[in-house]
Amino acid sequence: MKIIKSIPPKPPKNSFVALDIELFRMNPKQLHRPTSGKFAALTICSDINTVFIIQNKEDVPEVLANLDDCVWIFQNSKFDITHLRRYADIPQRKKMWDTLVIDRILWGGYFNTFSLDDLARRYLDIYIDKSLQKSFGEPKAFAGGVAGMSEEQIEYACTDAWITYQIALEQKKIMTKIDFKLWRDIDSHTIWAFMEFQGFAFDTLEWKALAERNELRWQEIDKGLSFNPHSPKQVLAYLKKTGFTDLKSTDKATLEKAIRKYPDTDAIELAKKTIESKMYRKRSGTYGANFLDNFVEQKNGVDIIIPDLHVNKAETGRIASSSPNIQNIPIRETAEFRKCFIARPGNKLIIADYAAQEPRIMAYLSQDECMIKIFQDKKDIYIEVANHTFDEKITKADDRRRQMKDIVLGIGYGLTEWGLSKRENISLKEAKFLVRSVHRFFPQASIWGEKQAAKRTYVTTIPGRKVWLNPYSNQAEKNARNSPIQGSAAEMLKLSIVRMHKE
DNA sequence: GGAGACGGCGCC
DNA sequence: AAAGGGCGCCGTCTCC
Repeated sequence: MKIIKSIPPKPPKNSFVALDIELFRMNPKQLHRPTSGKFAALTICSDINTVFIIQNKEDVPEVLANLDDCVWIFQNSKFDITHLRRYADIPQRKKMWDTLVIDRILWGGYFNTFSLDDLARRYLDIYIDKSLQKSFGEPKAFAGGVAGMSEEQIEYACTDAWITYQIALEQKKIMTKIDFKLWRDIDSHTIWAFMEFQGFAFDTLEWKALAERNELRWQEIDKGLSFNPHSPKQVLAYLKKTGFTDLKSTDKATLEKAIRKYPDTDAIELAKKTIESKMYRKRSGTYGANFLDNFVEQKNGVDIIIPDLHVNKAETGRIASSSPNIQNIPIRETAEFRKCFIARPGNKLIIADYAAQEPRIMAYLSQDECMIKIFQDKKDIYIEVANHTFDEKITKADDRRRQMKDIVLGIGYGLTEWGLSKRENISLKEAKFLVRSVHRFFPQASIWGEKQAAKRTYVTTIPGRKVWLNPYSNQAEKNARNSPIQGSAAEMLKLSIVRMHKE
């Protein structure tokens, strides 16, 4: 690998070109935001013998203009393009290759790590040392606005582009037409939509008030306890000592069961206080002041939050969110946190949701006649199953609808009768009755599930995304049932996002 | 003092 | 033997 410190010459049209941006002193909580870090270098590799490096951000537009008719390769293109857009105008483009996102299409469920060193090891049998990456964050790495990369750092940065280039070539050799289509028609478009997401405006004052209130609440409870309720180790020891003699763990469900099981012990009050304190700690910790410090930024005088959205992070192809995770903002017990996410000035915030998305997908995949009929007749599938099971007409508010909903969805996940009896606190006999009733109501869906569970190598979503199974895992059968459903739902959602983005 | 495992818990 | 799937973040604790 020869390193040349200059703007690269223009390669032939449609060449594969790997690009890698390095930045100094990134904020680790805001790696995805263009407000974070300072330009260190851009490395460029379009043949295995040579890597070019520029260390002046003024050169970025010229470098990219030269490469406009090439296929740009990145390891995590959303990151690199977000940051390159600080220095050059980059419209949405078709000629792009993302080694990270494509490898997840190829190997979802087979591997679970996809960092550049993982891919280098698997595809090239090259072992690279990622520890040098940390050196870019050190204060001395960027002094007084003058970029100063050591020769070691330059070598490191160039190696990344060189590796990325070779990985793309290897991926190209093994990709099927369907793999490529998933990249071209779904995931690559979703990247652009996510990259251009302008975020939410955010009610910082309200959130701050919530954080303070919730912090006071757990502190008040903890004052009266002689153990730390946020330490599972201490909770377990203390509650065992005070009455829950055979307690195994300290999660909410286990403690609630113990409260029912051991009347008249000191542990009961302590367990209740522990549960309550942990709830408020969660709300003041995960959803508290840190959230404001780490993730809220100002734009045009408005507080906003822009999360890092990952197009296929889950092995099923589902999206994920981090910094912050906006997919787990509390909503079930209180709406006060979600209310803080509001429309930016001049915009409207739209809430959209699929109705019974996963059962509909199950109906499609299994072609179950009863399920299909229910959806064609625009009926509520959970009420229909409950009516069948309990042999009477129930209402939407009836708890048996919720119970049947959990079972219908649960069967898609591989729920067992044993698991259902534990969760619903009913006898094994009752659980068996409920599960069998659902299976009898949807016979073809039931057979579809069994056929899935027999698979040993991989299963697919409707457009053909592979989810590999680990045949040695006792989870394989559950994944074989669930992944086509969960994954197909993810494909639909991403296509919707892409359409909305285009609109 | 930082890294990582673990338990726990928020959401779909 | 285990006993619905998928995530990300927090605090505690251990290890180095």
